[in-house]
Amino acid sequence: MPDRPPEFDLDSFLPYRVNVLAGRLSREFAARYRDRFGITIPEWRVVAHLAQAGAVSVREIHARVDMDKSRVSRAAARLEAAGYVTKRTDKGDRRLVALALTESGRAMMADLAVVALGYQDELMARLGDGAAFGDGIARLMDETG
Amino acid sequence: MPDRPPEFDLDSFLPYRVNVLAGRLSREFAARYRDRFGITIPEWRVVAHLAQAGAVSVREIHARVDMDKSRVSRAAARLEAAGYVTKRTDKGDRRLVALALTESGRAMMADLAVVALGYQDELMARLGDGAAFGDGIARLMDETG
DNA sequence: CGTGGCTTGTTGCAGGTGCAACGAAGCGGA
DNA sequence: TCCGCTTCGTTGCACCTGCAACAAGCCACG
Repeated sequence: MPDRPPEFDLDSFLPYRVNVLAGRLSREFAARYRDRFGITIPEWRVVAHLAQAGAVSVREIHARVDMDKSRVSRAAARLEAAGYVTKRTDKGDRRLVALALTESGRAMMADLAVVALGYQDELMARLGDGAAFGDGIARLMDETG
Repeated sequence: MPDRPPEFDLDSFLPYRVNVLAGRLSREFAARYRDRFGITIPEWRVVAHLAQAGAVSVREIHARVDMDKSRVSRAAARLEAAGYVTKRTDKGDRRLVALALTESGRAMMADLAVVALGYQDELMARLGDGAAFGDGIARLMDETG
């Protein structure tokens, strides 16, 4: 058998596996809140970050949450239309937009946090050793390998 | 402090972390072949599966590779247009399409396999213990957990 | 046969996405 | 002050995506 390509198995290819897993976790988690609140994943990320960070610019979210700035911008627009978020221009630097949760947004996030933490617990139970897996993620994120 | 919502930290939320990681690995890997071959991730998945499985229907790929059937169908169409794949109707069941790699497709996959295995090695080096991480993925996939 | 119900793959549609280009706003040196 | 350079957020564009609807084909039961 002359120079056959090295055997390659998609199912054991790490980027593929991580992607499939990511899709499943997202769908599984989204199923738990979509019906109740009708928001999408990017919107959920924005809300979750706002709950932690208070009033924040688009740029800040873009940097911290691994989303393109246009994605953040549009998610914020949808959230504003839904009444979960306010957008006002920053007093100091008028290029900036200060995003903040409305009362309605905070209420939603309070419910969402419960759902999220419950789901997290469930995942940890599946995992057995959550810390080791988290370590692995951190290692893979570090591109300097 | 009356019934404050439980503290929630997006950065330690597993679905979020896995999704960010998945995006990075995909982009990082895609960067290694896009310039050379000009194919997208869904196309790559189809080619990789065809290399393992020989002639296969859209349905089969849809089931095995966690892609919507329309996504498979369109990826296959693009691959056919690019000359990497042939589509002929199955002799026995004329509803089925038999997808198969062309010579050109096999040649591309031979190169891709080398790139992919190299990347896999690199990731394993980052990880240290690859088996443990793989275990974690498997556990999280198991929804009965 | 034949006819109703299923499966398979494609396609229309509405919407989301990344990227690049853009206008508005700040900043700093002459 | 003026002017070039940068940063911020939005938007146009081309593309991809999931979902549902669909035609074509198969099958089983009467």
